[in-house]
Amino acid sequence: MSRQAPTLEDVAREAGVSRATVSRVVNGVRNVDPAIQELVRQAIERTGYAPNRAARSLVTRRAETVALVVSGAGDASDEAQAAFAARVFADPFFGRVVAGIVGYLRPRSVHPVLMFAESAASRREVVTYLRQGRADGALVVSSHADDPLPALLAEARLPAVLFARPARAVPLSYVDLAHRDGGRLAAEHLLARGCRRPATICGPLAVAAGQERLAGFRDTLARRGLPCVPVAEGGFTLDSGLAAMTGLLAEHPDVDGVFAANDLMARGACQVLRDHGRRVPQDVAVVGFDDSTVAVARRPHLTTVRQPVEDMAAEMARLLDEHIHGTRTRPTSVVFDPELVVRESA
Amino acid sequence: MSRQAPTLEDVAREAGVSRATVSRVVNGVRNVDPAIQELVRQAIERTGYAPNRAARSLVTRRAETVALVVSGAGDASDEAQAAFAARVFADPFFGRVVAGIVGYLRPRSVHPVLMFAESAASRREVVTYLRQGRADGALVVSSHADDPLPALLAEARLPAVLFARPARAVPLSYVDLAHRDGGRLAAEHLLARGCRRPATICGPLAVAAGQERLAGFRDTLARRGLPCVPVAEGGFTLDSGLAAMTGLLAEHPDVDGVFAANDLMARGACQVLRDHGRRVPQDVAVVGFDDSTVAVARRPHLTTVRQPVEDMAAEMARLLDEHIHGTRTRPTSVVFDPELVVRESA
DNA sequence: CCGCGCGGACAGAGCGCTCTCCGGGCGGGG
DNA sequence: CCCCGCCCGGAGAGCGCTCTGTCCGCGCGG
Repeated sequence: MSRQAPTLEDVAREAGVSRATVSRVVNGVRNVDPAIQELVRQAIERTGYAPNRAARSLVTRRAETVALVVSGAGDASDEAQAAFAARVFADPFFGRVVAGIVGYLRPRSVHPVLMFAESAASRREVVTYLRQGRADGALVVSSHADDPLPALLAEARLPAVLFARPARAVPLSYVDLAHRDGGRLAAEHLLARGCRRPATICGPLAVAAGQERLAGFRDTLARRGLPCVPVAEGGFTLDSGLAAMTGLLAEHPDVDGVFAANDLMARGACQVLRDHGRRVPQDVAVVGFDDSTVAVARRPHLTTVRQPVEDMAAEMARLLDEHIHGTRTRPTSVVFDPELVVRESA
Repeated sequence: MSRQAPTLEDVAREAGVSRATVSRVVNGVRNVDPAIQELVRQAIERTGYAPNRAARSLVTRRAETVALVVSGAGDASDEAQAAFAARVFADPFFGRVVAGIVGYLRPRSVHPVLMFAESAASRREVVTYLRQGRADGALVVSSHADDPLPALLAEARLPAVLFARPARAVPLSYVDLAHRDGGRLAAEHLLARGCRRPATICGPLAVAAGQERLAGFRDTLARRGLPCVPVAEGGFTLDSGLAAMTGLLAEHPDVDGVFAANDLMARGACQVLRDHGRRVPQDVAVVGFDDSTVAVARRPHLTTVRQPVEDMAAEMARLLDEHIHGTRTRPTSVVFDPELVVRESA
């Protein structure tokens, strides 16, 4: 067997037509006589032809590929980057992002290139990658508010869409959630259930989402006559939820409702509560955030504020698509509304 | 600003040399007079030149990209594929695989393209992707023993390396773990601790790893005078571990040792055990498998059989590299040894 | 009956890069 | 002193594809 892949030329010869004609039927462009079309199709079948992407990209100036960048704000070594990758993947949230993106991209036959940018060098590499035309644009998920990558991308005038509004304004489109409304939803639900001594395990305050959820929760309670809510800061991990709830319970044993800023921490809270002999939701109601898989992984199923991550991620991909194809030129923001999902825990 | 990216030609003109010379300094090939080298370097700086990958790939016939394929054996719709993606990412195991692969690839400036192949169409797409030269080879992680993808890849003579030995022999390199030895390690440890009534929560028997771990465990026990070990089959998920342990306890309340075929199920076992008033490890010793992040996520920290997933994944990438560059032509297998990590649970 | 219009195929010019082959200049050995 | 060989830069031929401009032939209207 010839190790040399068949080219357009080969197919053309086989079919007895010109290169251009084969190209047209491959790309479904313009009118080609159905008989000839069939002829070409058979020749393609016989030769096992697969168009060379490099050659096509060279002339179309399009890679039909997007970069999926997970970035932080740090400056880690290569080794630490691998650890960063592992950490990112440990979060169920990221899986949903990928699922949403893949859900949009797959039907269009584009596959994301996975990149981690947790150092100055790797951030530069992302920019170079795009400038070399290896990907047409970037989908950026920052794990940190002051990630420098978005600014770098904007400066190089490279198409990119962010997950969450960047801390510093950057002329790039992004997709976000009305976190504040989510906090409000949780507060209202707890109040409606009759909770009088609610507390919250908030997310890291260095993250905008953490701040906003807390603010929404606190504001709503304040407006309803509860100005002082016990707050324990967590880190969006199960451990931190465990620790936060333990602390909360020690200082406020009479707490009767808890809003955790994500489901993982809510799960932790439930465990600690149960270990301390509190029934959920009878003694203490618990509301989570995200509606991730962990919400229903165990009993009690969590009442939670749903964040439509998959839809948001798909929207990112859609926006990027528009930017790449020039259908959209100005940066846009799309903000999704959270939704309360009532289950067992509250 | 010109939207047109600068080309080699532009840099050459700017530096007053020929295209070939610029190419040589860019690629660090052959001796170029240091003075001219510097001249060129400055011209590159001034023009902001970034070599066009498509053009380079066209002539080098290399994409400098590898596909990271997560494949199943099913035939799912696009929508179900997204769910598949989400499920895959939920598993901490996969995060470690990615970390290992990225750890090897990053220093070489190659980034993986993420692909999910859970339907005949998407499997064909993977093959086409490679045949089009968009990626030089594939790293395949199958979630199912009789995944048809490896055979497809082998048939098309495309460079590929698998994680775990395929059910049907396929002329492809793979990386695997001596699962049987892992089972043996667990059995020996339990025995050494003085367990007389051990049981096991095995993995899905449709998966070779599940079978092997069970066989190793069972054989060792049989050889030491314990021919009948209670077995409950799980599915490598927390839930299944919960259910399996519950069943095991109902039928064999006097069990004093449990080997779970992965850490997630071991975690579930610990919970059920505790809920039933059994202390771990005093009343029942628990040994997990993998040494994933969940092993030490909570107390008691799991005694477990370590599977060096990151190293294995890195080795996959290394093997693929060799296959791509022709340094290695025949399929090889690299089997890693498991290692017992003694912590609190046994 | 001739010409014009149009559908449909073809020829050829690149896209930006790599790499082989050449040629010129310089240094050392005979 | 001359010649040979070596070192280094340049010229040019593609890599496989797309796409514009062109041409051919056929049908129809004047």
